[in-house]
Formats: sequence, C-alpha cells, structure tokens
Amino acid sequence: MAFVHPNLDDVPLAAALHALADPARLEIVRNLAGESGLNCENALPSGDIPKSTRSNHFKVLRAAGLVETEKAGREYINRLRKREFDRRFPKLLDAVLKSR
Amino acid sequence: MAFVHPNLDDVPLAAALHALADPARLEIVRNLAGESGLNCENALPSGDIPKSTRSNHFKVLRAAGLVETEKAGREYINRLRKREFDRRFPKLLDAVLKSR
DNA sequence: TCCATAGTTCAATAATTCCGAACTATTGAA
DNA sequence: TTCAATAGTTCGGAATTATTGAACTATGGA
Repeated sequence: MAFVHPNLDDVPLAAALHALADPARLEIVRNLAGESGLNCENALPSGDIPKSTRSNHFKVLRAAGLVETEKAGREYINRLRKREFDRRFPKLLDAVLKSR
Repeated sequence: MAFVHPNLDDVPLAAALHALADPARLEIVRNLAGESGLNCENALPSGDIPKSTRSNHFKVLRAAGLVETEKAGREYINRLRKREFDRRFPKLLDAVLKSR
C-alpha cells in the first residue's frame, strides 16, 4: 500500500490519453473534478462494476498522474491532480471534461 | 474497400481518446496535421512497424473520425478530419498536438 | 474480541492487439 | 498483353492486456 504517485514529467502523453480512454475512468475523473475528494465508491457509483476492476481503474489513473489517493481511516480519498496535470498537458483535461 | 467514415456525432469521446492513446497513431496524426494528404507509408515512416499493424492503426483512426482515406491509384491518401473533429471535440486535438 | 467495511492483490479467464502470410488492385516495363 | 513491383487490406493464430472472483489487509465500531 502507500501509493506511489508519479512525477507528471514522467508521464507520456499516450499514457495520459490511455487512462482517459475508458468510460468508467472518465466518469471517475468527472466526478472528482469539482469535488475536493471522494472515496472509491463515491467516485464511481455505477453499481455493477466489481471492486477489483474498480480498484484497477484507480491504479491506472494514479499511474497516469491524474489521481492521487490517500488513506483516511478505512477508506481511500481520491483527488484529481488537476493543477499538475494541467501544467504537464495544458488544456487537455478541460477539453475532455467539456466534451460529451 | 471503399472506406466508411463515421459521422463524428456517432464517435464517443472514449473512442476518440483511445485512438489517440498510442504512440504510432499519435505520430500519424502529427504527421497528417499540416499536410494536405499523405499515403500510409509517409504518414508513419517508422520503419519497423509491420504493414498489417500499420493498416490497423489507420483503421482505428478512421473509426474514431480522425482520418479519412481515399484511394488514389495504388496508394491511399490520408487526411486529418480536423475541422469535423474539432467541431465534435473542441480544443482536444490542439491540446494533444501541442503536448510532447 | 468479532464483525462489517473499504479497498488491494493474485491468478485465471476473457478480450484486444499485433503480425506473418496470403490476397487485391494498380502501375510501369518488357 | 503479360509480368513484376508497389501499396495496402484481410485473416487467423500468437502475444499482450483487461476483467473479475476469491483470498487478503487494515481500520473502526459494537
């Protein structure tokens, strides 16, 4: 445990795009945008996704530098690393968040 | 043959991001941007990619509405559908093209 | 202490992607 | 008018990735 969060300079563009190229992960990112922090359950409330899959989605988002996760009691609080991500990939996240 | 190019309205955001989330396809898109049209070979000059793989990359790009392909003699001319893609996903492609 | 909660990890299966081989279509040369 | 070369597609098996159930860890509350 105790997650490693990459330096955004080490995240390739393709990895960032790959992390965003999935409906469940897009939903997580949308839910985290505007919230100050959500646990895994609330960040992706779509009921029918198994928790191992959900856990993996967060792992991918962490590896892409999109999400940081901190343990708080028995849950894990996830936040969007928006400022850092925007600095590394200017306007990308905003363009994604505005699309439907 | 005679490729079908989708209406951009039918392309989901996740499919567009997926198409861009690959180094070879990113290179194709970069090469096509600013050019008026390139055949498959010139759009992806990285020598060591088998042609069946290359062909598949173009198929993915076509399905995402990023590229249109027209047969011209014995080669196929590829163009970026920039205007249409920009209309569907404003600022996304520019953000991608500006990132390194 | 014991149970429920919140999530991770592992390993097997399912789904995708990659690529060699065979194929189609076009062009230019003999 | 054939023949070989070129430019790319398609097919199917191999390699790689993603998904998921089961077992596990850690915390908090009764």
